[in-house]
Amino acid sequence: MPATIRDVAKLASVGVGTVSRVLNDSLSVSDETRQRVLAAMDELDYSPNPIARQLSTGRTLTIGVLLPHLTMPSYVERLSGVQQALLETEYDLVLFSVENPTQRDAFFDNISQTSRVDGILVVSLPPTDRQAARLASSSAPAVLVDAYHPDLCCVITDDIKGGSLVTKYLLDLGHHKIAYLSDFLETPFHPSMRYRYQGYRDTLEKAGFDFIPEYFVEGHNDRSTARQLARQLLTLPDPPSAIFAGCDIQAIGVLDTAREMGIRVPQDLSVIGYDGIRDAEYLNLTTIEQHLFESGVQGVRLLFDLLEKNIEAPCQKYLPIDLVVRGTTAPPIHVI
Amino acid sequence: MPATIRDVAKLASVGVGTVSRVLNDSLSVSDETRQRVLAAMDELDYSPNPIARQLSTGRTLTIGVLLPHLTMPSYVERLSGVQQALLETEYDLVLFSVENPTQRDAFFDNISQTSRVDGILVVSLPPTDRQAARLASSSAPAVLVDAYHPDLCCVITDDIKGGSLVTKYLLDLGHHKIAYLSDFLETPFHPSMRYRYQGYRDTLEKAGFDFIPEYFVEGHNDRSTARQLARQLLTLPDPPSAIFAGCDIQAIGVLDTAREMGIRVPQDLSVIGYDGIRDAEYLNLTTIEQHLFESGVQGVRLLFDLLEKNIEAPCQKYLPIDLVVRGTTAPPIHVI
DNA sequence: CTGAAAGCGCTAACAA
DNA sequence: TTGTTAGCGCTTTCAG
Repeated sequence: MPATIRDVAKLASVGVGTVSRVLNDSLSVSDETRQRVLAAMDELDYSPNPIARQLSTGRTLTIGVLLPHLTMPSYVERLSGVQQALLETEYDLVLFSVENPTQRDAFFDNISQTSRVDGILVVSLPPTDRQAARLASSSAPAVLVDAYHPDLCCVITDDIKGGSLVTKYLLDLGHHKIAYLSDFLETPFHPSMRYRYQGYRDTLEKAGFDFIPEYFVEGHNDRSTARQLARQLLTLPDPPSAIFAGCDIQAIGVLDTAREMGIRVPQDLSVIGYDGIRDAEYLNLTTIEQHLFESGVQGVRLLFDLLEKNIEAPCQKYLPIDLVVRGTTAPPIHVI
Repeated sequence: MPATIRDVAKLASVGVGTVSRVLNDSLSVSDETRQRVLAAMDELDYSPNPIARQLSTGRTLTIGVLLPHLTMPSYVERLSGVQQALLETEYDLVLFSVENPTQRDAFFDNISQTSRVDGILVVSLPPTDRQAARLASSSAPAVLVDAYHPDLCCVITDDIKGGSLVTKYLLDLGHHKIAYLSDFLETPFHPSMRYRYQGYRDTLEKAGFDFIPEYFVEGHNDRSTARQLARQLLTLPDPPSAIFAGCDIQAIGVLDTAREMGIRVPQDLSVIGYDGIRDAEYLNLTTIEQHLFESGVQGVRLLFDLLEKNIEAPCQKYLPIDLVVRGTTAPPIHVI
C-alpha cells in the first residue's frame, strides 16, 4: 500500500493542506515546514496519486491521440512529432489507433465524451459533420492533423498546390507523359489524395496536355499494390515517362517494379513521391516533403493554445510543402 | 458542465447507488428502474467520469508502454502488436517513448511509482537491477518484451540460437567468408546483439573456421551507418561472400551499398538480416523472423495473466524464431 | 503561514 | 431491490 498525503502529514506533524502546498510549490510554506514535509515524503517513499489529483483539479494531464493503423510510416512519423512535443510538457499521451471505420466511429463518439483526456489530437482521420460537432462541443478541445473540417482547428497543407508543384516540376523537366498513381480517390480516409490529383490534372491541362485516362491508376496505398499498378502503367503500349505517386510508399513500389522490369530510374523513368518519409531519403527519392514530424509538433502546439484559450476554434495552420529533388527524376531521354 | 451521477439519480428519482448499479450491469436492479435510469442518462447525455471511477475502484484500466524512440520499424511493429491486443480489452494504452538513457531512467523511476497505470509493458529496454527491483516492487506488474531480467516476466527469443541459425545456414550454403555487421555490442539498449554475435562466432569456430576480425564491424543501427560499414567490408582485399546483419535495417543498408557498388545480390554477395520487419518481405530479404508483432501480443497476454494473478513473476515466455529464406542468399559462386 | 473541512464523481458496504 | 453513506487521495477555500 503506497503512502498517502495523510501519512506524510501525520509523520511531519502538519495538515494535509500543507503537504499539498509543498507538493504544488506553493510559496506560502515556511522553509522549515517544507523541509520537514520533504523529509517525511522521502522517508515514506511517497509520490502523489495522479488519479486523485486529476479528480480534484479536473485536469487529467493527458492528451489523446487518435490515428489510423500504426503500420504506415507517415502516421508513425506524425505520432513521433506529437510524442516529441509532449515530452517537454507534463502531459502524457494516450494512444487510440483505429483499424477500420467502425472502430474509428466508436472512438470518435467515446473519446470526446469521456473526461479521460484534456485534449484530443486527431491524425489523418477527417471527421464527419456529426463527429466534428461532437468534438467541437466536447469539453476537451480537439485539433485535426492532416485532416480538415470547417468547424475545427487543423494543421494541414495545400494538397492542390502539392499536386501542382509536382506536375509543374515534371513538365519543366520536359515530361508530358506523366502518370498519376494514387490511393483510392473516394476513400474517406484520405481526401488529400483527391486534391493532389486535382492539382495534377489542372496543371497538366493548363499546360495544354490532354489528360490520358490510362495514365491514372488507383488502389490501396501499400507497396505491393503500387507495384502492380506501376506494372500496369509501364506495360502500356505508350508508357509514361514519369510517374507521380500519391505517397512515398507507392513511389517505392514503383521503384520496385522499375527494377524488376529493368527500367532505369531516372534515365528511362522519372519517379516522384509525396510525404517525405525517412525511407525516401535513403532511397534517394525525389518527393514532396510535407513535414510529417513537424505536423505532429504543430498539432500539439495548437492544442495547447486551445487549452490555454489563446485561440479559438476553428482555425487553420498551414504547413509548407517543399519539393525535394533527389535522384529519381531527370529530363526524359527523348526531349520533345 | 457534463452531467454527473447525481443529476441522473435526481432525474430518475432514484439513489446514486442505483445509477451506479445500472452503470455496472448489476443484476439487482428491477427492469423498470433500469429503464428509467437509462432514459435519464440518455436525456442528460450522461457518461460516467472515468477518473472518479478510477479513484474509487483503484483500477485505471490503462496499460503503460515504455519503449525506445518510435523511429525504428521493429519497435513500431511490437507496439502495433500491443495495441492490437489491447483493442479487444477495455484497457487504454499510455505511451512513454524515451530517446536517451536519461529519459529512460527517469521514466523507469516514475512509471512504476505512480498509480497511473495498472500494468507496465517495457519494450526493448533492459532494466538495471535497481530499476528491476523498483518494477518488481511496484503495485503495477510489469512485463519485459525483448528484454530480460531474472526477477521479472519477459517475452524473449533465443538470440544465441538465432545467430547460430543464420551462420549455420550460410555455412551450409557453402559460405565461409561470413561477415557480421552489428549494432554496438556494448550498448545497454540491445544486449541481444551480443548474443547473436556469440551464436555467430561459436558456430563459425565450431565449424572449423577462424574468426576474422576484419569481418566484424559495428556501428549505430541505422541504415546509413550500415551502408558505410558494408562498404568497409566490401572494399576489403578479401571481401566476405556473405554478410550477416544484426537487424533488417542494417541489412537494407548493406543492400544499398551492394547496389551502389554494382555487386549483385545474391550472386556475388549473400545478405541476411534479422527481425522480420515488413520491408524485409518487400525487399525479398532473407532474414530471421522473430515475430515482432506477436511479441507485443504475448506481452499483453502475460501482463494480463499477471494482473489476474494466474502467474507470478519471474517467468519467461520464449517466442520462436524462424529462418525465412528469400532472395538475398545463395551459394557462393566459387564453391570450395 | 497553517489547519480544518468541503468537495471532485464514483463505488461498495450497509441498512432497510 | 433500493437509498444512504462513507470513503478513494488530492486540492482548495476559509478561518485563524
